[in-house]
Amino acid sequence: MSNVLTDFKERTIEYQELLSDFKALLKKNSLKFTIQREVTLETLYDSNEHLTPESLHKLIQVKFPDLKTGIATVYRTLSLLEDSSMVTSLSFGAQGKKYELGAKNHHDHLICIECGDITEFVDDEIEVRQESIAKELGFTIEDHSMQIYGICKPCKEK
Amino acid sequence: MSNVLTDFKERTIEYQELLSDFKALLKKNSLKFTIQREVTLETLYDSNEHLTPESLHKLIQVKFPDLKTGIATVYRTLSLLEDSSMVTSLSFGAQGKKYELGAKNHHDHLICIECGDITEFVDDEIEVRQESIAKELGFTIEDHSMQIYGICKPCKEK
DNA sequence: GTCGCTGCAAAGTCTTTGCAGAGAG
DNA sequence: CTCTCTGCAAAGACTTTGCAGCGAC
Repeated sequence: MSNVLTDFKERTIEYQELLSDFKALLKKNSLKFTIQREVTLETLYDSNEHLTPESLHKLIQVKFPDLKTGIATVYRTLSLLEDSSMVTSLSFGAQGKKYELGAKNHHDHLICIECGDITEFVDDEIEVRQESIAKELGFTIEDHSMQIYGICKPCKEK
Repeated sequence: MSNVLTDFKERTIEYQELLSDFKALLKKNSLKFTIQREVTLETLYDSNEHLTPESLHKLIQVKFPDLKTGIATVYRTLSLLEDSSMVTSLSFGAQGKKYELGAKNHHDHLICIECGDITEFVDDEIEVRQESIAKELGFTIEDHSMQIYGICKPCKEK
């Protein structure tokens, strides 16, 4: 497989590490490193956004029109990444899920119910409390997600 | 509409209040108080659980077989209740949503990824932190939801 | 070469909608 | 009476799956 899409000069260290992790994950499970999988990871990384499978697919089609990547592959890659905790999904009141990279850089979300925009934040105090609540109840935390819904500053000003 | 299903002697004050709120809500929007809507609210109240539209529908069919309540009506009633904040929905990694009564009795959720069981908890410290984080970012909170995923005590012991 | 991967289209889920008759107000 | 509701079935939205050829290793 060529490195056309991953010229190291144009990629951050962070992305290189992500890509290595992904390759390691694939190897570990005897899965293959395909250009579609690479492109999916890369597009998700570049977008810095919370994407639905559909919007990710559209982005990929725009960036790599020659690949004709199918949406089924995007779904399959996202499932794979989610199962290995390389991406996290957020569910909303509405239908569908949004995906983002990096369960490791943990953060929570402020979601604007007007414009749908998502702001991230982390709060150590909350993280610590969560751990102790779980402990009290004999529960072992694997993951968590917190969403605060409301109106963001720009929408209030409108 | 008869009161067959809501004999006050058999119902808690809490349920009576809920029902009044519901009736008020309907009246306010020129909607009708139908037996299907009542049964849906009542079944949700009695179950004390987090139900999917499908499981709620099944429960209703078992409790009130003569009504032949359609699942479409359950969906419609749940949307109505959710829009008016009388019920809250939780989304999961998997498909579908679960509904529960009472946004007013706010609480968060510990969700077991083994058995799907949901334990509720409330923590004032977290609630307070959420408010101050939102304030810092110029965000007005309307609602929030927090889910902690992991393995519950019974599942660990198995 | 082998065996997993891909795109496509078909099949599955879950949810919403159109409609004609039923029923609340 | 009027106008909303309901059940049904059909349509929609989103996601998964089967398959035959393709491509990574």
